[in-house]
Amino acid sequence: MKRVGIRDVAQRAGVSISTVSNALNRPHMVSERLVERVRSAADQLGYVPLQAAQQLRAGRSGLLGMTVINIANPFFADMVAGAEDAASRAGLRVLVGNSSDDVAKERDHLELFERVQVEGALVSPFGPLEPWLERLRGRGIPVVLVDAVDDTGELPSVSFDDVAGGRLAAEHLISTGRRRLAFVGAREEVRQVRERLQGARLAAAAHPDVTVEPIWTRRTTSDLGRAFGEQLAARSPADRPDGLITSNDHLAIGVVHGLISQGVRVPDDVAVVGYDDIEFAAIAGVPLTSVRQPAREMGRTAAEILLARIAGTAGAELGNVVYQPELVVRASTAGHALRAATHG
Amino acid sequence: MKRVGIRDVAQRAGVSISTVSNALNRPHMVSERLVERVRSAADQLGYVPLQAAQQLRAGRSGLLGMTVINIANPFFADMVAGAEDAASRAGLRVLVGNSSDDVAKERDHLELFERVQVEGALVSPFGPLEPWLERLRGRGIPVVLVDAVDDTGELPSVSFDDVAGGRLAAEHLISTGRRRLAFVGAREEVRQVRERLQGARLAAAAHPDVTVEPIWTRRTTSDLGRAFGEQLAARSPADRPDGLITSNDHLAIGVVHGLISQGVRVPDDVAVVGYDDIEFAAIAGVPLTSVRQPAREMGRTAAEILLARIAGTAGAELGNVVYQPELVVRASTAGHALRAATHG
DNA sequence: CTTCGATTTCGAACCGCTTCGATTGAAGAG
DNA sequence: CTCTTCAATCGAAGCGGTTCGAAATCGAAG
Repeated sequence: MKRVGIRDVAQRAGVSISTVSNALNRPHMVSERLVERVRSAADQLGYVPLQAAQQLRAGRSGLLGMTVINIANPFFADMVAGAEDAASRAGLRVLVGNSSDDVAKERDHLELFERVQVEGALVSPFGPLEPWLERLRGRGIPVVLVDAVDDTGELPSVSFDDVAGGRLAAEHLISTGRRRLAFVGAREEVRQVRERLQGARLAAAAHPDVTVEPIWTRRTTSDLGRAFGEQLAARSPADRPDGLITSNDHLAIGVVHGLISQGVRVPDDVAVVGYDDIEFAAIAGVPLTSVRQPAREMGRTAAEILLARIAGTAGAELGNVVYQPELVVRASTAGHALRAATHG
Repeated sequence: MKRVGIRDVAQRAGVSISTVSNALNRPHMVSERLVERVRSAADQLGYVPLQAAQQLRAGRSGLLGMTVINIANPFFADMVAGAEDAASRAGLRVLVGNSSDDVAKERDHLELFERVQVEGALVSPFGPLEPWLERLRGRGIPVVLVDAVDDTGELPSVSFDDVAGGRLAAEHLISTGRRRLAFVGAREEVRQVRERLQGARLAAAAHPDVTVEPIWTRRTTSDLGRAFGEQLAARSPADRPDGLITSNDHLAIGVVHGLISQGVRVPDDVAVVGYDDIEFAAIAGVPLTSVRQPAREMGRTAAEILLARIAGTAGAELGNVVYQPELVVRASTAGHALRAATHG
């Protein structure tokens, strides 16, 4: 019932505590005979060293911290998986904090990271975090931003070119003949969203007859998307956008469903572009054209930069990595899909 | 750059280390004046106690461990959220280990739980884990199974009546006129899957003219589902099942897509029932009839039982909670939906 | 002005492990 | 046979907190 400690192993093997530690962690310092004996004693007792004690002594935790906005979103789930890959290769574990779109939770996680003394943090920020990040830095905990860039340029980051993503989506719609575009997203405050809109406007600027109407929803669930789609269907055709850029696939799939349920045809009446290219985009009722972000690679790269920072080597030159978007064209915009694809 | 420790706070406040500790953790033992002084010193320095040191001394970590089969599946994501709710109410954090359908990873997490000395574990088992669970028990770490039951009856559990789920799905199909049912799932070894099949067979047994054909896929992704749907479409109509029960919604949505893409009508030619009622079930191309499991409640309840076990109180009577299924009828089986719903 | 008890503060041990310097013993050199 | 050298093993310090019992302080009662 009691925990098996290093003492128990030492006693069983008939050696001192320090010899057990050496045999297990630095076998070259101990005679083969004893290494063997200690190992078997440890196995028999099922000894597992207590991480807290190791950490206390070593001053390091073997942990990376990572916060993500919403783990239920496959984009972030993949990002985490990528980071875990890179970390485990370096023998570190990743402590994942899921903010669930909640600023308080996000800060909570950052504090936890400090308490457990993570060796570095990957942060995909949701709310404004400058003071917290500054503090981590003050504590000597390196931080790498993921899917975000630092305005002050102090923090390295791995991000995605959202302006290009928005532009790519808009250009695709324009090239398939759409003229009255709308951009549907939640929260103008979120940088990613702002930039995509900006990209869309940039693309529109090249065509005097193209307009971009921004529309804000409260959140980006498929339910809200559906409600919005129905609402949109109620507008008169002349007043209705004929091309939609949405801020993620959940929202987009909902919108498409809402439109169709009210008899609006997709893509004939309204073309829709999503964002993230999640698993369901390909098999939605109307397969969804979507902007693909290389989530897994982003997570992996971010972790690698962080690890380099931690090691103190080669940190500087890996400052800010920006990934480029890729448009996956499917039926929801299929009008002149092939022609568009070669354009983009 | 250096960590702020309790010593730094003590020095700044001009008191001893132990007084700082007392002022922070047991303020009633210290004069108000000093509590104030210590607090402000701690704030100014940004002192955060090191969790490893606290844990080492206290012998407890303030952590619950939880393993899930696949966090990307909303069913498990919700389960985790429920458990976190209950745990945080008790002041504990949840360390989540995502197995990603990988037995080795799952065991890894269990070992981590031992190393960090979690106070209890919620385990949603994927592979065979008896020896590991036995070991945790031997270490005095209480375990509660989630979405599983212990054959030996030693471990408390919160599960879902999968036999009833399978039966409910099959009865619904039968009552809408289907006769050649098929059950599509991955891995017969997984208990949940076996039981759902068993439930389906039970329902079929009441109707001499109804058959249930089990079909095994390698995994349950929508991609495989789609491939399988296309394959099914290639069968001659007479040879093809007219009612499908799938082991989750991802698979089901893929199958529906595959069928339709080959000109097979859903639900007219083949009706499909999914499992989990995920967000996309409602807005799939053909909205999906699905068996709903109360994931969040299950997670919450499991955590509550675990907490009771940890506290040593009231553990026994909360042995095995079994949740009942609910069928959400949508278009993918809509034939005689209303009549069926009143039946079931 | 003592004395005593209550209250507040402090010193030191301890949690489990790693690591450094010291000790032991055996082997080789003189 | 003694002295040195080196490898193998051990003892003890210390990581950063918490907590227990001792010490100090203070006020009130004698």
